[in-house]
Amino acid sequence: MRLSTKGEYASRAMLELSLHHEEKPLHIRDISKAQDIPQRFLEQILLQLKRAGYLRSRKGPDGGYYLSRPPAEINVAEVIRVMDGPLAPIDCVSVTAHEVCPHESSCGLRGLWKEVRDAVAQIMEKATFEELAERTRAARSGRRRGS
Amino acid sequence: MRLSTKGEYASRAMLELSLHHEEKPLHIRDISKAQDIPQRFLEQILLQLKRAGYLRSRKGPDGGYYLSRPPAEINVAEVIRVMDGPLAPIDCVSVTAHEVCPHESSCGLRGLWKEVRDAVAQIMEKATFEELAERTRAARSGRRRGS
DNA sequence: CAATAGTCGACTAACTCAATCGACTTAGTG
DNA sequence: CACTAAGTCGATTGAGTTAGTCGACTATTG
Ligand code: FES
Ligand code: FES
Repeated sequence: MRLSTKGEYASRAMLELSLHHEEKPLHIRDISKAQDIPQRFLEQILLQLKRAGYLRSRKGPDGGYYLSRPPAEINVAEVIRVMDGPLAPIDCVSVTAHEVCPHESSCGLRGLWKEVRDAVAQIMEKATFEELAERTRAARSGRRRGS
Repeated sequence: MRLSTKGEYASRAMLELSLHHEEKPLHIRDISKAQDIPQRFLEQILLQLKRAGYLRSRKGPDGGYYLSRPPAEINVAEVIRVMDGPLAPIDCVSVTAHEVCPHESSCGLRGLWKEVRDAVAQIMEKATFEELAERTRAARSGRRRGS
């Protein structure tokens, strides 16, 4: 039940971009440093997110990436799906594949996998980057106060 | 967020064994046929489950595998953990690993991953093989009636 | 035009996964 | 006791995926 590094990096990058939303575009190098992601790899990831319509970019000096929609309108599930494909733990409960299992119609496990998929989807869909950014900011200032 | 084939096969095999609990030991060949799992691969899986204490086996003719505890006392989470390791989608929320992420203490994502892990764990832990076998039997007889 | 920054496709090394094999051990049958 | 049916175990393979790299290119700014 692991999430790929790509999915993780993508989420972290999107979070970073959300934190700086409405400022100047952020360039790859800075995201890479802030989140400790290999720059060349991050490049690919951002490109993929751009193609999927979540990011826009500007070339040249002072260029960089920025969100194409406000963070409140983007949730984690979408991002993960772009990077890793369907959230379903197994093909027989995926919307795009299934029909692989032998006794599919009478298999007691199928309902369980479905539950898992739905739970995961529900949690990730309700998590917007707006909210995550907010939580992050709160944690940072709380920490500063606390220490 | 995929489950490995090994995890899937292991669950299916355990389900099959639960369906025939209290009968003669089931041999690998039969499980393999019933669930359409490559026999040689299944061998490894059963062995691993045996080492983890969920199965016992008897050699010789009329040998085979059987559950070491009643199906009601085994849940899916345990089995998956044996085959695939921790359920956590990412290391920073796993009990046995973590501390990889850069701003772990102030990262808004961490809470989310935790939610996911807990949800998945909860669903899989409450699913015992007793119940799954029951559902399977119900589906089979229901189907027979229905068609 | 020089410098900076994103774009794109190809590439690779490492690793994991699914599966296979061969040789061995144990248990029951006659 | 020999034979045979079954599980045991470690090693190995081949395919595929993943994480990460590279080089050449294009667009923008000053
Ligand atoms: S139907 Fe897919 S595991 Fe049973
Ligand atoms: S702490 Fe692990 S993703 Fe942020």
